[in-house]
Amino acid sequence: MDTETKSKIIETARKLFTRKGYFNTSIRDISREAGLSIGAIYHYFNGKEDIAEYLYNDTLQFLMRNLKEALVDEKYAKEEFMRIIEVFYRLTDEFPDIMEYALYVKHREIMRDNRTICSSEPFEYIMKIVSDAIVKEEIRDMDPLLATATLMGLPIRLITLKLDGVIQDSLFNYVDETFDSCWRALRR
Amino acid sequence: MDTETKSKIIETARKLFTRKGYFNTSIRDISREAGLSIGAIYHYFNGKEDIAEYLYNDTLQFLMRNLKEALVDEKYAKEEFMRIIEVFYRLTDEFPDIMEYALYVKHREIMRDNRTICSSEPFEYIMKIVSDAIVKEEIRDMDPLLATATLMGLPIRLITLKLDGVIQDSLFNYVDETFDSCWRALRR
DNA sequence: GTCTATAATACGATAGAC
DNA sequence: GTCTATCGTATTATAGAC
Repeated sequence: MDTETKSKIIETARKLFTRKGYFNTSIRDISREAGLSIGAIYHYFNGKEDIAEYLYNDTLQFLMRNLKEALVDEKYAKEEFMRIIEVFYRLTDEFPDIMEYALYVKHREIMRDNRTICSSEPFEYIMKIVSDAIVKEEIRDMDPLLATATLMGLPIRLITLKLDGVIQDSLFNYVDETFDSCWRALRR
Repeated sequence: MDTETKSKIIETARKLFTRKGYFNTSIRDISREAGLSIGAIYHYFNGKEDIAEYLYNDTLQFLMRNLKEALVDEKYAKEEFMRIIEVFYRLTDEFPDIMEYALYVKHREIMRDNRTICSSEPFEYIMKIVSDAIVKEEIRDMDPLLATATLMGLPIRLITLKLDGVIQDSLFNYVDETFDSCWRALRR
């Protein structure tokens, strides 16, 4: 198992799926862009759907790993929220392909029996943090789902604007103002 | 020109493009679902891409018409923001297919030389309202783009959750709380 | 204006050589 | 492990009958 070849296939697929969409990307496109033959791709994956499933899990794990790393040692909601915004903005700057894949690609179209992004692990993880903050009275009392959407709505919107090219400069310039807006909406 | 037939094609295409994606929907799918022949469809449109372009413009016009109607007679930012949230939530309840199409379908994948949703007419219209509110000092001073994202981030996030089935009940139950969060973030 | 039939092409997947 | 050749199918779009 040549992991480098497999990785090359995955990263090429991520780029093409994000740029052109899953159904508009053919196995031939991936083989051409990756400089590999169709046979090589079928050696590592059972088909296009298999690539998409691997990519989906890979993306979720990537987000969870970065999210957990960012929140190590943080105890208070205020700092946790700041770290969450920071890590999402940093990832958007550094790995726009991955973030675009996570936000845009409609995984339900591709895979059967698939959870929505919103019931996926990263979303539940953040909602748990927000719920705890409500219980500990670090933010005002509100529906946990609404509170989570209040925290993530603005950052996700800005990430979308960045990925769409409406925002040109680094999202890191927006961390403080984003947090400020979110915190005004959530604080007691 | 039988406008009823044309309308049938458009609404079927909207439903299928939204549910299965543009590239995964064939002309045959549309003809089957609409109860029309392929020939009939090609009589009204020059092809799949032409349908998508018509649909795109139709959706933008629909949003603009409803947005303008909702804002008739409103003078103050606070009321305008409330009306904007209300109308988006009502449209999501009443026309989920249209809202899903507006939010989800990646039009850039489909049409060449196409503006992003964010530089489209409804977005610019809302940004103008927000900019005016800043000038009139009805909300605090901040970057207009960030202020617009602060206003729309949470509503768009909730609409996404509703369309994904995470939220089951009517979005109208969330109007007051949504506005409350947005206003806390924007008020002086 | 609506239909069926079909042409031309592209697709996912497989087979088998090396 | 990587390649080329190819099969069967589905696609967009067109032609021409009614």
